[in-house]
Amino acid sequence: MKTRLIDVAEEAQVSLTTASRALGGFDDVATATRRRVEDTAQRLGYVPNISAQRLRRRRTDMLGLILPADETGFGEPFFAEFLAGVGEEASTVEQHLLLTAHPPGSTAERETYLKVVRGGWVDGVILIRLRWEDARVDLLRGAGFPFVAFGRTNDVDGYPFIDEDSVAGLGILVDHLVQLGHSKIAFVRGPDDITFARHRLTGFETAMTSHRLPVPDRYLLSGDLRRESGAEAMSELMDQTHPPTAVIFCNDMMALGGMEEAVGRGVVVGRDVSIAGFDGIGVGGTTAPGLTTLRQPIQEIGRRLCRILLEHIDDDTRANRHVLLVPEILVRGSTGPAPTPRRCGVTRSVSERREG
Amino acid sequence: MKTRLIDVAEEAQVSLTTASRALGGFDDVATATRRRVEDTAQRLGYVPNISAQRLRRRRTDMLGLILPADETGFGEPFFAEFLAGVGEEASTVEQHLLLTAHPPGSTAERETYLKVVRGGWVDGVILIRLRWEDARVDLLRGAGFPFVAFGRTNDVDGYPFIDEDSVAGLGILVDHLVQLGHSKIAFVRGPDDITFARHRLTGFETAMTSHRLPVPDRYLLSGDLRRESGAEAMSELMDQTHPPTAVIFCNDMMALGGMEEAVGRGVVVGRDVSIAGFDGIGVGGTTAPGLTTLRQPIQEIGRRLCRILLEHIDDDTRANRHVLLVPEILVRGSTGPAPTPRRCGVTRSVSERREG
DNA sequence: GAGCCTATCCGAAACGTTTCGGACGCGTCG
DNA sequence: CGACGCGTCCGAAACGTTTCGGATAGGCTC
Repeated sequence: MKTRLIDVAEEAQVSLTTASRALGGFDDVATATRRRVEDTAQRLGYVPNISAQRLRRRRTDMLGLILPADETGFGEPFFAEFLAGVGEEASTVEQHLLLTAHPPGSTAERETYLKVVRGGWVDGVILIRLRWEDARVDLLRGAGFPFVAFGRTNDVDGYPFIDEDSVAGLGILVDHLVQLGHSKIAFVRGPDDITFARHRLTGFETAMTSHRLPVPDRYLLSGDLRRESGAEAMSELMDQTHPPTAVIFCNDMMALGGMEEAVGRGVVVGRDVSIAGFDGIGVGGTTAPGLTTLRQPIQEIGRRLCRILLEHIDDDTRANRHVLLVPEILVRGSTGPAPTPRRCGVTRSVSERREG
Repeated sequence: MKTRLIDVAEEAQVSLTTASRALGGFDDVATATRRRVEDTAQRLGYVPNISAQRLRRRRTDMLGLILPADETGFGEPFFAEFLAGVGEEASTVEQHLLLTAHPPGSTAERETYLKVVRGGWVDGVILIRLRWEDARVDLLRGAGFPFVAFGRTNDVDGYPFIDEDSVAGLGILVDHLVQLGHSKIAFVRGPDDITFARHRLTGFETAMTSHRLPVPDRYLLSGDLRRESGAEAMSELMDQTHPPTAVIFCNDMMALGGMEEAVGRGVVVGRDVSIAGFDGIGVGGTTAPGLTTLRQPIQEIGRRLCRILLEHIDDDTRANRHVLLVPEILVRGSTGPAPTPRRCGVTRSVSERREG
């Protein structure tokens, strides 16, 4: 069977207490004794039972990460990259991750949160893809349970978060397109209950008005952040009699779908139409042409959130740490000069451009 | 503070035992009593403390998944998709995942396995990317600890696994290329200690000899399975005086790197040179042209492995379940007819092909 | 030699469950 | 009427740690 501490103690001829304290590194045990205990522990292959340790210490060294599941689950590149960051940081500080996925807003999601929090499953929780009004935040904040968020709710008091400054980001992106000569710019927004989707829409509208550019209703479509939905929106835009010359998608996944749709129709992305996204997920750099996007350092954010959470667990006074990052624009082949009016429409499908 | 079972018991005027048995669904408690206990539990928001439960039940309802970490960690599409499958299945049967990543073969990896197994962290372990001689398998098998594997070692006795039939797969792929008229086919192999890399090489060699096609040494390169390494191999191949007309990569990631390299040199993939991979990761369908590959249902394998592991935990006699899947070929734009000899080399960069 | 201090050790309680082995009361049967 | 069975209930031990509050022994000071 598995070796228990008492086995080590008996073998080393000391009491249970002394064995525990010897291995725990306390200074009230003689050096010779400590060495003897350590040796036998080693020899017997002793590893403390973690459930007992946790029960007694009232600390699990586990962090909870409950993903909003769609079909793809953890497979979505955005989550995968985030996970990579959190996981890496966690493992360097001897913490572990508890992963689950549930449909956003479902009762299953709520129940998992209850279990995880009240059942002492984890010491803290990391929230991701925050909603404008987010029951998870209310629940955790109400219970006084330590958590951090990637993104924010409408009322940001009492919990630490990191978020990107979407408004600033879209300003940068619109500037870029305007400089390239675009004025007919469409925007594919995300679901209104997701905070960043709201902010990105606001950012787009603000930027457009500051350039005194109109945004006709037909240039403002809605998607659900998934790839297919981006393709549909693109299709709808291109079917219009006066299609836009540039399309900004609320996130990269939709933008990739949009590119696919355009390419499928024989349109040359970056020349006939410009496309841009938001997030900077890895695959965006590997398509042809590459996707122009606003990069947020997803992995790095994961790492930082993990660190903040741990500090927050040990010291719950540091609750109001809010970090807002300005995303960096990544200009790649998918955006280019606006086509001159007489040359518009799809003619030849020969491309001379190549991504730099 | 958190409500404990004893709080519920006192509130409901029963003993601790009865409260426990009422909530546990035993039939030796009167219906009225049971209802009373359930109600108060509900009202007090009682959730059992999981560490205590685990300690007592000697069961954690947790499965361990220790990934071979490189820089990208969980971010690698192959792992991400696999994770999605395992995670989904686990959550439908109320199991949870313990995730960590360690460099393959490192002492950190070994120590984590020891802790996880001897410290009772999880009930079973899922292994992935098996090595030809795999210390993890020896350790787990030696300890009699339940585990399943995606892939296999040289000696497959005493543990359940699912693996793809790489030899058959490469047969299919080589047939496909031969039918397209290719005879100068190169292969970029993976590290020799990884089992599937061995099998895929064997499969390639067998298929080539059965078609009586030679495989000169210069057409046999090595990579480390990562994207960049695929690009390097491709570059080396294309610099040869008599470059191959088709290149098979040991996995999709390297194939994607190879495609990038080719495209970057102005070569039209699928016309000037054919490229194929192995795995069928999602992104392979989104490049232009799409990557021809051998698809293994990664997510589905994740789900199945999870199920097998759970059965194996409850009943350790079912240890020798070996599943071998024949991968399915996904023909996309990256493979096409072999260029005719006189037309060879790179001339125009205009492409008329498009992925169907 | 009494008093005190330090270094080293240990007994027992606690963490919050589950579960074994009964106990109790009441009706039924021979 | 005693034995037995059945439906309910409960006390106490156990799971494997950590830690509080001493206990013991030896050395030092006065």
